[in-house]
Amino acid sequence: MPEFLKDIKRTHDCGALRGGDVGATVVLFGWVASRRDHGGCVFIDLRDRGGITQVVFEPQTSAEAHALSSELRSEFCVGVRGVVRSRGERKNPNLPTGEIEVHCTDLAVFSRSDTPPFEIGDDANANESIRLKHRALDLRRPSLQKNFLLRSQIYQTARRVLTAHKFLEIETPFLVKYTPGGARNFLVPSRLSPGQFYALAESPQLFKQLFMVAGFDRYFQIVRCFRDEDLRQDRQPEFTQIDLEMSFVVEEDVQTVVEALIVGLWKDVLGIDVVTPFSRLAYKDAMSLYGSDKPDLRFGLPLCDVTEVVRKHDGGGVEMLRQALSAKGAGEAPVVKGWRLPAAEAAKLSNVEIDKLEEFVKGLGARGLARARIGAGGAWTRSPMKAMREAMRNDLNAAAGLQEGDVFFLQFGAPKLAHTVLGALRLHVANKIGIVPAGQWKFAWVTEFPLFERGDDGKLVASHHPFTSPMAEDLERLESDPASVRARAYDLVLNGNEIAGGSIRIHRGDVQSRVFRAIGLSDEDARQKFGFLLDAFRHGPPPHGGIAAGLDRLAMLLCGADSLRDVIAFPKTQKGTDLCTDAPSAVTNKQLDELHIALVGLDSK
RNA sequence: GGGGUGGUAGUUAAGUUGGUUAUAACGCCGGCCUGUCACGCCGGAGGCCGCGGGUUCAAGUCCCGUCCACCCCGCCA
Repeated sequence: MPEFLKDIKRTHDCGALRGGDVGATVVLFGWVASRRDHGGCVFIDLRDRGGITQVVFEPQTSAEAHALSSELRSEFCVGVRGVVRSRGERKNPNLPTGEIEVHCTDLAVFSRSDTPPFEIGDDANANESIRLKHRALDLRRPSLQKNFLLRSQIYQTARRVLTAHKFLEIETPFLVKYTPGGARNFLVPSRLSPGQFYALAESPQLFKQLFMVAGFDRYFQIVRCFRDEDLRQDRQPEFTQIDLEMSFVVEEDVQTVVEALIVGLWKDVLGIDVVTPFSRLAYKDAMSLYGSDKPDLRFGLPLCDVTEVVRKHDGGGVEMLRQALSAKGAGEAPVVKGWRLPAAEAAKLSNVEIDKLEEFVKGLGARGLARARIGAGGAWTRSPMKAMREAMRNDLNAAAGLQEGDVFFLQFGAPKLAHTVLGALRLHVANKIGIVPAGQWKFAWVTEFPLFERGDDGKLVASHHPFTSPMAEDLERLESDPASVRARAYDLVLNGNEIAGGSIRIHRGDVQSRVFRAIGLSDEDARQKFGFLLDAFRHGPPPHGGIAAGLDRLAMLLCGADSLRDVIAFPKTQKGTDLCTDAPSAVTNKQLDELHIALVGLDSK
């Protein structure tokens, strides 16, 4: 008596059979996706990762299999042997296997299933927390299976392209020395060194620079990174990067490799030919035009700067504008930014909807949303700035190119907030009125980032990281005007998402010292924190640079997924918990004692 | 740290100015059915209305607190 698995081996997956297979005896393994019991004749849809095949049980084919089939329920795991038959006129055009069906001669029930907590089909829209709790079942859904098949292809393509470019794949530690600054680290207590901690690596940054000193010349790694920061739709506490570093290069060399990687991915995964080189956009232009350092370039509608117009008219009779520009603070000079929504698009927004946008921007931290609909002769209607003198209004109309029917939005004050608000408004409105074209891939390099930014205390901190090289032409201002110094850093942006970021590093000791000094890091401090890197750099470090691409975000975009959680097998919730395994969890006092850790300051419940 | 949305049957949702026994669809269970593929027909079971307090004659509904999930700002060198 032949047995399933041992003697009866799988011959096809459930997506493989076609009309040409009619007459063949086949063996399929999979799960019952649905059952249609007609009494004398039972149909099941059998599902595995390859697809779905209809299996038919009839007494005349096998009385035994037919009898057993009435016990089948959703998600039973079964094996089927049978004969492929044509469905003739009754074919199902919705299935790739719809031309055929398998008439079952032998049925094995490998395991039964409780009633699933949610339906497994793609159209099922169960609450995400329930899906995450039963993640193995959730991952059975064809749409998620497709995502992970695609993600697997990303690994293969990345390795193929980078290996072809002479990169070595080398691993770096996860348990690393804690380095302050930047993202919060997860800490791991050391049992063997009581009271001391490792950090989980937030990136392999320093190690890959050591690889360059070592002379590996080109390194890459598909590597997990850990950051203990608040989560977003496109941010998980552990995530995967395609990380690389190259010696003897300038910006374009790194960018060219990444472009080749992107070309390979889009070709292999989507069959799409991406055109290179990608366009370049300076950071200050990205911020000024789109209010974002990761602009969505699939549509236009840029912001405009009307600071000088308002300054010329000293507020033009609008007190809040005058005050906004006269405010003095430690931060950057205040600005007045506008966003023109042309009449054709503005017509899609009712006055009520425009009023509602004020609530939207207040949620982003704006005080309000100054706005106007442009009427005949350039008049501003429905505007809270009724006091505006006509002279300034006319200048604003000219500066922003305003025409009848347009809607004009204004933000003023600190540039960072004004840009955040108008940049977000631009995206929000574009999505709302449906002008973001689907199926477009707008890649761009954002370059010339500032080397430093102001921390909360007004002190300078490195924007990228303190090993990022300043631009040569700005080097002379490192001491006199550090805030104006630009970095040799670059981000790759796609449709409003940052998908990679990197820089050319500092390889000269004198420049490194000057950068440390600019951020208030003494030689001793630097030695304490990064001594191992600085030591290595005393022995002939090559000029080098690199980049890291967010593999999860790439997968999300390539899959067309809405969330990182749909391309990560076991993602964390927004609070960083894993609903499937219930991590994190409490540990015993014995475990804590061994690590010399005491818990304090917790509310006892 | 801040703002917002949501939580009602296994699942997805409805539930009016607070007022009889909390609805529906899908799923589930039983029966019938040999061409379904969202199978169909008949019958049935299934509820801590997230949790805790309060107001009230009366709370799914109003108030306060809290937990969880999601979206955003801050944060993410």
